[in-house]
Amino acid sequence: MSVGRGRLTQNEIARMAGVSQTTVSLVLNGRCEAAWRIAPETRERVLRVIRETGYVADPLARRLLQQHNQILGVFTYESVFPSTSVNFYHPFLSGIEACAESIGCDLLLFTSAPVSGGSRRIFHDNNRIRLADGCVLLGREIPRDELARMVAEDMPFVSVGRRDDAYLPSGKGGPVPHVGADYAQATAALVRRAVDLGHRVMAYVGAGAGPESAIDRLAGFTAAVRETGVDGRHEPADGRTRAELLDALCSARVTAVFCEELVEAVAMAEAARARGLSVPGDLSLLALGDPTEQAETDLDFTGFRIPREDMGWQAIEVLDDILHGRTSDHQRLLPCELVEGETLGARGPATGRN
Amino acid sequence: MSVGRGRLTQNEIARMAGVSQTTVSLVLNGRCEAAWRIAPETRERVLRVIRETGYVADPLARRLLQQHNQILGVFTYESVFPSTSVNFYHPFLSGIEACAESIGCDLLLFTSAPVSGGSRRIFHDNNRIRLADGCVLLGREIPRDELARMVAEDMPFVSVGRRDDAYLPSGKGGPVPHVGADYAQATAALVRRAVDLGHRVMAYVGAGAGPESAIDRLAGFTAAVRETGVDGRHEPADGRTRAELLDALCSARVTAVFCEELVEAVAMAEAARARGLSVPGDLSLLALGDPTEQAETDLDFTGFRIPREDMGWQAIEVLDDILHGRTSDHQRLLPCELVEGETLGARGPATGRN
DNA sequence: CAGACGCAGTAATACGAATTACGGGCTCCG
DNA sequence: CGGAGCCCGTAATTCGTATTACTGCGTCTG
Repeated sequence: MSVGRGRLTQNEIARMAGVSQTTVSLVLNGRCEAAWRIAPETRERVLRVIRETGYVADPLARRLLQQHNQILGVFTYESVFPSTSVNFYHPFLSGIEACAESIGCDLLLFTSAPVSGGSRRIFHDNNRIRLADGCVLLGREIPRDELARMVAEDMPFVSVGRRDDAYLPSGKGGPVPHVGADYAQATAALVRRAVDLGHRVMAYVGAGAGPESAIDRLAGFTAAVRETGVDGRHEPADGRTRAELLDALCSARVTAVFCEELVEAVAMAEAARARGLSVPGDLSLLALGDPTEQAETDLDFTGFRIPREDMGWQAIEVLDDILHGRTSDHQRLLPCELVEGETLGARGPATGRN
Repeated sequence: MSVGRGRLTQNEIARMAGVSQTTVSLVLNGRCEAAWRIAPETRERVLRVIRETGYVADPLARRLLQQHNQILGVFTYESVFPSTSVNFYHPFLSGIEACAESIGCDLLLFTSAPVSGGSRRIFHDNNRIRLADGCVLLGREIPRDELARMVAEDMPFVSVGRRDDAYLPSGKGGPVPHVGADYAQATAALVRRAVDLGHRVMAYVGAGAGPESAIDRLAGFTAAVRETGVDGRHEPADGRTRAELLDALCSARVTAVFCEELVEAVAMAEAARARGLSVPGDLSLLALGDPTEQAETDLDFTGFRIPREDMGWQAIEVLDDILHGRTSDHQRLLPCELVEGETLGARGPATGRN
């Protein structure tokens, strides 16, 4: 019945029941005010035909008029189900799915978006975002202009992960609704913990730039370092071998290294081991967040966990709020859970508060 | 632009460009035969307005006429992204997503289907399957009547996992398109392997009934046992404690146990250990397929791996064939990869061929 | 010079369901 | 007995796009 002319339509049902299409529509979803106008006998006749044929209304035609169809889009700037490695996005989707189910919505995964210039784009010709009532955006980095355009065009959406305000060249745009992880707080908490354990010279290894998540980590590091009055340096880790980087850190007497990515932490541990340094005996290593790429290691890194599932859930909550015009907080930062690993050790005599 | 009256429509574009809606439509997607009718100058004018406004055609209205919209549905009879445990479905989705991306289709996850009587149902009032051009069905067990109805209604679909033919009480229905794992062959291969290693008395533990996957495993077991002429019994494992079951197996001198589920195998290993039996020294254990539920174990079970990702990919391939009227094989069984674990040991003097 | 034909575009219609406006038949009341 | 009011339902319209049929105008041809 789905393809071709043989489709089962309301008109068809009407013909079978000997009534008009309007009547069928009313019987199906007329609210009390309108439905009581149909005689019970007619109503039964229509319902019987519907039961017999198993007719269900075409969601498309319905949406065309109603402007909403209980479908939420999910746009990912990377592959949602990568075959390689542990999947960073899976927990987000888990939360998204659970919440969508709880509010009775279907999920549309935009897998068709073509990859251009390394990343996908929402706004390509023939895109289908408008099929959804609103959508959720996933990705480490999302082009600013796309976000701005979403805001400017009043397309209901929520970003998973904090995003800065976005504006188009024309000046249109504004704040971006998001549900993010509070990287700054989590990183700062780790710094304070290291200080408590006696560390006085520490370094942040990683770009600390680009995606908001990286910026926030570095910001949290910088703030906490200033607050506690210890020495904290930023090592971009670009264009140098890991050994060179380690050289620099050692000669600066750094005792705790905060790695932006888990892979970075793993590589540092490897380099330290190669040089005969023990972790955390000689050097403490901290990993700022869950692994985004596969990394082979048997070390249990100290760091924090991103509340990915909860972020997914709340993103849908916010989206639902937006769609229903509820003005709750549309920018949320969720606390991360600190992970007491084995790569952060005590340092020097002072183990008490700074 | 998405909600409310301010929507950008072809009519709007037409007004701005000073032409008719028809012209806009023709410029946008008139194929050569029709498009050459538009003067280049007019065409440019329309295109400019489209570029400036960023207009994209509403996929809904388009689909209403064209009968297809590059959306494939995914219906799961269990939660797709369960928060607990390893996710059995994840690899299927991985393959599905990859193939969908390769053919330029979006994926619609029917998360809104209400759970009634323990499992979801496709055909509930207000379902949205019809929004998709076709769909993929996932689940260990899928109600026969739902399958039959899909067939009867000519709704293009493919089941992931082998399915028997399905008929409605009315007699409508027929063969069910599917891409399954060849459980029978894989199980038979394991039996032959055990025979090669000297085993002469073996047992199949599990229902061996219900879902096709269970039926096929038992069928493969039974066939291989008959073929090789060894002793093979079926232990349904219901209503008995694991210890009682082990008693029965021991007194029957069973040396190799084929477990339908990994959890079952883990439990058996536990029971054997409790009784002082070594695996595989005293008893060989085989797990027939990947874990569908979380199971804590450090044993590396002998068994086979289901080509889940490939199944997902090929399911979409078949669906695409169906949608385009290509009559390839719509029922496929994919071979499983044998896993050389550590729970199948040699038995007795004869290690050569039977 | 009438009719055929090409050009460049438009009016009309269809898709399937929801909604608004209307209409025929009946009863009740003044 | 005429019209107000109700009952039960239908015709018409709407959503946004694609397609088909058509139209006015100029040009070419027999």
